[in-house]
Amino acid sequence: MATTNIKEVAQLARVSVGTVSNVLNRPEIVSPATRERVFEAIKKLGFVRNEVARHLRAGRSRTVGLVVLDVANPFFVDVATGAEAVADDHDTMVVLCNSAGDSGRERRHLDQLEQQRVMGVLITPVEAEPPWLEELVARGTPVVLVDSPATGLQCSVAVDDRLGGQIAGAHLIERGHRRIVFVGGPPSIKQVADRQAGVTSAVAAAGGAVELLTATSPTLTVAEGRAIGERVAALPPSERPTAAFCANDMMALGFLQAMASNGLRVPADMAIIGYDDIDFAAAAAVPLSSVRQPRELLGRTAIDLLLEEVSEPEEHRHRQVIFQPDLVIRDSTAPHRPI
Amino acid sequence: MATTNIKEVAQLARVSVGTVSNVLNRPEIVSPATRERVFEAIKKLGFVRNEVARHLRAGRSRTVGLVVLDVANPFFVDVATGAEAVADDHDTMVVLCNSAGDSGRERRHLDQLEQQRVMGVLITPVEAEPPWLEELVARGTPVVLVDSPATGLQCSVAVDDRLGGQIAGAHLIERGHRRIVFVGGPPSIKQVADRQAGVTSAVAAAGGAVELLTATSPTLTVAEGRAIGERVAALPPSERPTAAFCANDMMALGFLQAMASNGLRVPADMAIIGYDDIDFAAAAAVPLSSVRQPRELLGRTAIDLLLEEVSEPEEHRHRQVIFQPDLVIRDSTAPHRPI
DNA sequence: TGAAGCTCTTGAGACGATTCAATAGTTTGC
DNA sequence: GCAAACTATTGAATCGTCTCAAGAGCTTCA
Repeated sequence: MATTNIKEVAQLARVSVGTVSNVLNRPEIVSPATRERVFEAIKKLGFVRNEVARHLRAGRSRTVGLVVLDVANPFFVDVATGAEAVADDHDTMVVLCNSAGDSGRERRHLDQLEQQRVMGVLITPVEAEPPWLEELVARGTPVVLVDSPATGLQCSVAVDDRLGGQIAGAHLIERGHRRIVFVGGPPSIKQVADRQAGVTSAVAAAGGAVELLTATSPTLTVAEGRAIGERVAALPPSERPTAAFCANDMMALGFLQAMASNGLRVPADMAIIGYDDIDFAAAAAVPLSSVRQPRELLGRTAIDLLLEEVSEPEEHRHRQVIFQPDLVIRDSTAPHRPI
Repeated sequence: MATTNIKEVAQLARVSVGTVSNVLNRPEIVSPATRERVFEAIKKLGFVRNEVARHLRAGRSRTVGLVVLDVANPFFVDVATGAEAVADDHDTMVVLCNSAGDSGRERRHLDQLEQQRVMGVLITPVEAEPPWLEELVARGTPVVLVDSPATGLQCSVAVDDRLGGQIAGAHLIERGHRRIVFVGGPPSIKQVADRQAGVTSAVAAAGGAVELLTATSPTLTVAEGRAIGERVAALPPSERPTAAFCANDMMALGFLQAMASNGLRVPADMAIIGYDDIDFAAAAAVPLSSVRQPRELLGRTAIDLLLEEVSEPEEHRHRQVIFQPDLVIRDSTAPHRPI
């Protein structure tokens, strides 16, 4: 409404708009007296700079879009927190968008971000090889893939999910389990496919002694984990696996609830290991073993790469940063049979 | 870089920029033949509308800022999810900002949002009577307070926290507890103060038979809950309360962990009730009793009020919407002594 | 005294879209 | 056959800021 602009400030301070702009952007080149008058006018009018106009002129805004698969998953919240911490130090804003694992929503968010001419996009894509990626970059929006290794054309930060799956699988096998279920989402999600490949290789390494079942769901939520847990609990004890490796901690928490509500003890009747090591994993009904990812570091590194690409487009070389996951052992995989 | 603009499209389609704009905004007034030519040009050039320029002209953007106290708290994520669902239907974007309970960060986020000329701001303020509120509104940015009753000058959505505290207190007293600790944050946070006032009144209603202790912390996090839990667990059994009412579920989860690590049984040695009823409460080590708030509904209602205010500034009357909380009883407050 | 070299300030021209009055071209009605 | 009415398109002004060449006013020094 009553938004005052630079012109009114100029009028009140009896200077030109150019001078007001100088006071705002390079105060040192304006004489102290004038500067003071302008500051007073700004204060009196309650003038607030219009970023929209600034950025129209500048061509790009100081905003970064962060598109995640699921805001309800604390893993992504932590990634966002890391990114925001770095952004804060660079006078940059992070806009958090939730694709909720839906390509349509993802596409709409990207369109909006591109229309806003954001400085760049950090994204955990719904699909492994997103078709829009190349075009978006070609039109001038830098992209950093998060928690998803790039095909080489872009920057990316990721954790070695295959190794993570292998670690989890090896841990369960070492604990004496011979019948393991992988509780995952759709293999179209790269992370899920990799974690599955990892556990599969661990099982293969055991040389035929271990059996691996698979249960998948469209999304990686607590509710889906619970649903799969119900199905698994309903199996006759002879067919039921003795351990579950869940594609993330959300599913593991749901799976755990299903065990409890069906009277199955964890880890005695069913050992469970999750993935991500979100803070809630340690506080679960049975503290969850998990595969830890450096969550905040992922976010920090992603935005670092983006800022580097934006500030030095010439020297910048796309890089794929890979972190190592860690095994965190808690009660949910405590030994239950003497080996 | 190579961002094409409306002028290039016009050139390629051999029409004026005005016509391209018309195709984009009121295609029905353009002849089919011309329209087709323009669409082809748009496609060929990969033209993406520049929202920044649009909004400069329009004066305001279709973006709403949502400033929350703690993104790590799933309560706020759910509020955000509700708000975003409504925003989606109105071609509006929600920018999620985290004040992390810090006035400085809050201020910076608000400055940025105001500079961006957002349509409006939804905020759970750090302080009860934020000094910036009046000025922000006076300068033309509508504000809706979330989970915090307005002083009457603005719209707000909130849950009756006093009632919630009372319900929680009454429940614990009814379960036979005579020594209760309120585990809260700083009373400068309105919600905390109200919940405390509620439990205090419930205790008062019991007529001197019940004792209420208080432990406060600067923030309402899992870590703080754990820290307070450690202190409480260290008390000699004779002085130790038998029940805890935590200002939110995050603290309750931390408190619960401290009990477990100190060998205290929940609810036998210590009953616990939280607040918010986040999804993780049901999945905790001991499923948590809690006071449920209509989380998504808060978000939906808040943005509804904002959109109404923006679209019909004349007819709009500021309203304070208050929801009722519900008691959710789970194992953490199961009866431990026959009454 | 006048040229040269300062320091400040100015004002016009972007940036990319929208909007609207004006116009050109077509059809209708009498 | 000509005015009126309508349709489709144009072009210029506008939003609020930044940038930069140009100018104004002052000091310095030969």
